[in-house]
Amino acid sequence: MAELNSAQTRAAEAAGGPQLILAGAGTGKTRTIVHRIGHLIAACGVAPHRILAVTFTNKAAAELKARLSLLIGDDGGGVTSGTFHSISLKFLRRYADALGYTRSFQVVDADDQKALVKRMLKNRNIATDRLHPSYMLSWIEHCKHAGMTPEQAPDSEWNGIRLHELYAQYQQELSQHERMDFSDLILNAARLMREHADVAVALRAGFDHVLVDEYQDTNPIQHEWLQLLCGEHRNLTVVGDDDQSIYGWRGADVSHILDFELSWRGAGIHRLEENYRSTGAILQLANVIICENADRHEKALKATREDGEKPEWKVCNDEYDEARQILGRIERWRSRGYPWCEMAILYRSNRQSLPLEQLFRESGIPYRIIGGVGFFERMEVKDVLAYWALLNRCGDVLQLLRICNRPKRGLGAMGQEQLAAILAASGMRAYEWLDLIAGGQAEGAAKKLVPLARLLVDVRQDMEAQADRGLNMVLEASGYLQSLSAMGELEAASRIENIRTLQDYIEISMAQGLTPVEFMDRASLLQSSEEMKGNAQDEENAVSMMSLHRAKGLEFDCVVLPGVEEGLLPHQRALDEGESGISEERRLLYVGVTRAREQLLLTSARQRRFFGEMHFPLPSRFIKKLPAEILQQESFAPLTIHAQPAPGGIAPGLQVCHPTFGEGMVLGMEGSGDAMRVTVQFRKVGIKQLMLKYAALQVV
DNA sequence: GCGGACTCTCTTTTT
DNA sequence: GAGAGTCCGC
Repeated sequence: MAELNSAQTRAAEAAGGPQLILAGAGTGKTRTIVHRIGHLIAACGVAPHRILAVTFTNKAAAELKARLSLLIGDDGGGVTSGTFHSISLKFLRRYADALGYTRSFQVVDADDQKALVKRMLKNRNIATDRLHPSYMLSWIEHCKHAGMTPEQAPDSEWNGIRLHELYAQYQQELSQHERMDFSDLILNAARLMREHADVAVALRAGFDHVLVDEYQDTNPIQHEWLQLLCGEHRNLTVVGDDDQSIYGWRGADVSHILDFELSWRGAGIHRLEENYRSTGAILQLANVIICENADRHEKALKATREDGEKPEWKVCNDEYDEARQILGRIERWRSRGYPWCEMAILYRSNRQSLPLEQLFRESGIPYRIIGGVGFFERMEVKDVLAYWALLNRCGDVLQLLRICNRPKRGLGAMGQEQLAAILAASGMRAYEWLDLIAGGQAEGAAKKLVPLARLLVDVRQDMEAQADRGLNMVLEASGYLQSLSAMGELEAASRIENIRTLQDYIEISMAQGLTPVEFMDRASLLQSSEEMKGNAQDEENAVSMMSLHRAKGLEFDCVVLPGVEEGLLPHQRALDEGESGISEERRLLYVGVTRAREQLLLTSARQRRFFGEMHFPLPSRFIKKLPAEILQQESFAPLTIHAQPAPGGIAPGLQVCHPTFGEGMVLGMEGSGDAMRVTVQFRKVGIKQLMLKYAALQVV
C-alpha cells in the first residue's frame, strides 16, 4: 500500500458492503481498484475466482488482470473479469434455456441488426420516411436499456405505427434465428435473475465481491443487473467520475453514480481528487471547461505536477490545413524528444481521420488508427467467420445465407429466398442440412450448394484435428479467395491480410483450447483487431488516432483535439437535443483535455467539407470565451479561401455591409445554394444569422 | 441471375 | 463523396 496516497488507501482497504469511489481523471483509479482487489485477496482471504471485476472494454479487463498479476502474482489471473456483455453471455450460455432460447444461440452485430429491421419494415410496407429503421432500432434499444421486454414496453405510436408490436416482431425474428443482439445479452441475463429464482441463487452464489469500473456509464438495466447479483451480500464497489459520463446515447444515466447512496444505503464514499497525470495548466483548462456544467458533483481536480506549458488553440483554414498544422506540431514535439507513441489525435467523429491519414501517409510519420470500421464488421472477416463456423458445425442459417452466393453460385435474390424456405422447412441446423445435401439429395436452389456441402464434409474428414488449417482449404477450393481478387489488387490485398490476421487469431484461440462456439462468442464480443492482440506489451511506435469515446481511460504525453467547432464539438446532433446533449459534449471535451500529460493543442477550421458540401463553422462555445492565460490562442492568420466564395464574394473574415444592420464581419457560413446562411457580427446590432439569398450583403 | 450505370441517402459516439 | 439500393439490358 506504500504506493497509494491516503484517500486511495482508504478506498482500497474499505470494509465490505457498498462502496462508491469518485475518482476524477488521472487520480489513480485503476491503481486503486487493483489494490482493492489485492487487499481482498491477500488481507481478507477472499478466493480470487470469487471476485468479479466488471470493466468497460475487453482490453481494460485484460489490463486489470495483468496489473493484478504484477501486484499479487499468479493469483491475480484467477479473478473473473470482463464487460457486462461478456459476463452476461457466460451466464446465458449456461441458463439461456430457462428463457426459451437454445444455449447455442449466436450474437448479431450492428450491421445484421440494422439489416433485419430494414427487412422487417420493408416486408410490412412501411416506408423509411414514415418510420426510419434507425429510429425503430433506437426505440427498441431504449426499451432494452430501460430493462423492458416487448410486453413491458409502453404502447407507443409513431405515424400510426405501433412500435411495441414491431419490437415484439423483431424479438421473434431474432429468436427464430437463435440470435440475441448486444442489448439482449444484458437484458436477458438480468431476466434470468429477475424471473428465475433458482438461477438467481446459482448466479449469486458465484461471487462474493463485485467491482465495477466506469460506473458513470451504466444504464438502468445494468443497474438492475448489479442489484440482482449483489443485492444479498451487498459487496459492491463502484468506481467512476460523473464528469466523464459520455454514453448517454447508449442509455447511460449519470444519476446512478450521483444517487448511489440512495440505491445502496450506508454506502462508503471515497473521493480521489489529486491528479497525478497532467500539468497544472492543462488541469486548469479542464476545470474551467467542466465547471460550466450544472448537473454534477461540485469538485475540482487538484494538480500535483508543475504548471507546464499552456494549452494552445489554433484556428486553421480547412480540414487539410488543420491536418498540416497538426503534422507540424507533432514533428516539433518529436524533435523535443517525445516518442511517436506518446502522441494522440482524438476527434469527435471517425470521419475526421481521413485528411490526417492522407497527410501522415505522405509524410511517412507512423500512425495507427484505433476504431473506425471495426475489424469484425468487415465484409471479408464476417464471410470467413461464417465459413469457419459452418466448417466447425456451429454455423447458423444467417451465416449460410451470408456466404451461399459468395463466390457466385448462381443464387440471386429469388434463389436465396427459396433456400431460406427450404432451410426453415427442414427444421435442421444449417450445418446439419449441409451434411445432408452433401449426399446429393437436393432440389431447386439447394442443388447449387451441393459442391460447397461436399467440400466442407471432405475437408472436415481430411483435417479432423486441425480445423483451423482446413479453413484455408475451404477458402481456396470454394473459390472465395479467388472472388476477392476480382475487386482489384490493392483492395484484395488488404482484405486477404485481414483474413490472415483472423486465421492467426483462430489458431491462437484453438491453441488455448477454446471450442468453436467459445471462439465465436469471443469474436462477436470483440470489435477491433487491436483487442485481438490482447495486451501485447509492444505498443507500436506510432501516433495514435481515435475517437474521443475510445480515448476514455487512456493517457498520452501530447494530445491534439481537432475540430473544436460548433457542429462537431458540440456535435450538431447534440445541439438538436438541447441542454443535456450539450452537457455531454462538454464532458467529451473534458475527457479529451484530461488525456494529456504535458502538451495539448486544440484546433478548429474556418471551413470544413461535410459530405461533399462546404460548411463554415463557428468556434466551439466551450472554448470561445476562454482568456489567453488559460488557453493561448494563436493570432488569426490571413484567411485563404480554397473553395469558391459564396455568391457576392462573401466569405468568413470579410467586412460586409447590410442595408439596415450596417457594417460587420462575416463569422461563419453554412448550408449551400439558396439555403446558405451567414453569421455576421455587426458593429451596432451584434451577431445575426441571415439567409444569404435575401440579405443583400455587400463586401466592403 | 448478373453486371453496369444510375440515383438516392446519409453521416456520432460502441459493447 | 461514399455506399447502398434500383433499374435495365443481356
